Amino acid sequence: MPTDQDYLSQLQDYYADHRALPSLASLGQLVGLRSKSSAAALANRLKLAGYLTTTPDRRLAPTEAFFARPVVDTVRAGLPQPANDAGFDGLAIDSYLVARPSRTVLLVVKGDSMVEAGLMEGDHIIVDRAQPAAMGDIVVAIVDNEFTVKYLAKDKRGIFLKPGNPAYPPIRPQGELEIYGVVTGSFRKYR
Amino acid sequence: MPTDQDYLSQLQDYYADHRALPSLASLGQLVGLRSKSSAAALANRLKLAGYLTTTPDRRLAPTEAFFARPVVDTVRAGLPQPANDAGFDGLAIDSYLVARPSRTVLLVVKGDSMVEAGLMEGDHIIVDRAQPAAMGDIVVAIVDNEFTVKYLAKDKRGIFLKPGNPAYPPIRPQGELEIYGVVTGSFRKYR
DNA sequence: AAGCTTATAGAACGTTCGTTCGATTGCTCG
DNA sequence: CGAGCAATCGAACGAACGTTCTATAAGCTT
Repeated sequence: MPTDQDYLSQLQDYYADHRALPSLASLGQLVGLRSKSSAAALANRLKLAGYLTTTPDRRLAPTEAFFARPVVDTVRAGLPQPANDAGFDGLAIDSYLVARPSRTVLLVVKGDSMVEAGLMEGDHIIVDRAQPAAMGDIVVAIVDNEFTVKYLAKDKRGIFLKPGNPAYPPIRPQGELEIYGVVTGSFRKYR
Repeated sequence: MPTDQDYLSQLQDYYADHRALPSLASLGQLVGLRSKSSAAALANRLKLAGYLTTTPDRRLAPTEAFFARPVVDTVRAGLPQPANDAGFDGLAIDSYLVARPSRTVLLVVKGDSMVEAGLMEGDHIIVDRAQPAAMGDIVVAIVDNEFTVKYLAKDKRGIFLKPGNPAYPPIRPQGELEIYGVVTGSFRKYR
């Protein structure tokens, strides 16, 4: 007899295929329940368990937990890795990194002026164009018609751009400092 | 007058909020179209453009392109830069980072032993458990029952783990070196 | 200005949705 | 065996769905 976990796995597979959840009728058909009310009961159980929600128009929608994958701890646990991996859904990364897609832009890092912040040449940074910048944030500013990624800093002489690398000097804007956006994340691919 | 790109942005934000797409009626209300047929026409245009599909039960579903974020060039182009403009390269973060979902696991970096590789404490790394490790790769190995992230290296004395930080010594395995997986990417969130 | 094209509105349609409720099934335990 | 219970079924319901069609409004062309 299948458990709710099994059903959840099937739903996750369905989501991986279609990037959407089925209707209750289709859900029933998918997991082998013949009546819609049974499917509704299942959906309610999964809602209770925190895997599903409903959208404003009462459709099923996954929650964060629906995508959650075991983030393995650094210290190995006694047991071997839980094998219930129904498959990692990359979307978790997407929604983790990007809060407002329409205001988000990607940029590729040039140079090593932010190595202290862990930003290396070729890294992709996630830039939120709408978020207001605060002191200490990593920002994308426009200097001499070029994008530059630096810390936003302030001292008695005013606001300036501080590189995350002692080999580079701070940049003090002539007039107004034009900030393109705030860096909210970064990612990188090896190989 | 809003373009289809504007509408797409609104849909992307809706998806970021609910992890599902709205019905045609809700879509119309969302973007300010008063009739369902207009919303249907919009949906068809976005389908034609490759951003949307339909599930087996005729619901709207996003495609791969739907998740792509624009990548802007480091050098600012002459024109002011709209956040969402066709013609820029798009990149879907998740599928870029995760090639084989079912064999991929996330890990959180502890310590600073790989700073040279741009891996800082708290970063998430993407680990492919199935990929064979080659020399020079960043690997997750199991040493003293703990996960450790290091370069895989080899010299005349044999295979060893090389930290990306001169403050740490190389690790030479007693017997067999147990490799958990290969690091294929990493990501990090600021703030 | 008139005529044409395109986009949107609005209404009608049969279908499918999610919900509800009583009937039925299958299992447990005395 | 048979009563009790929980899960599932199956049918019914109004609401909402996506589709289709025609009418209206807005833009262009000439």
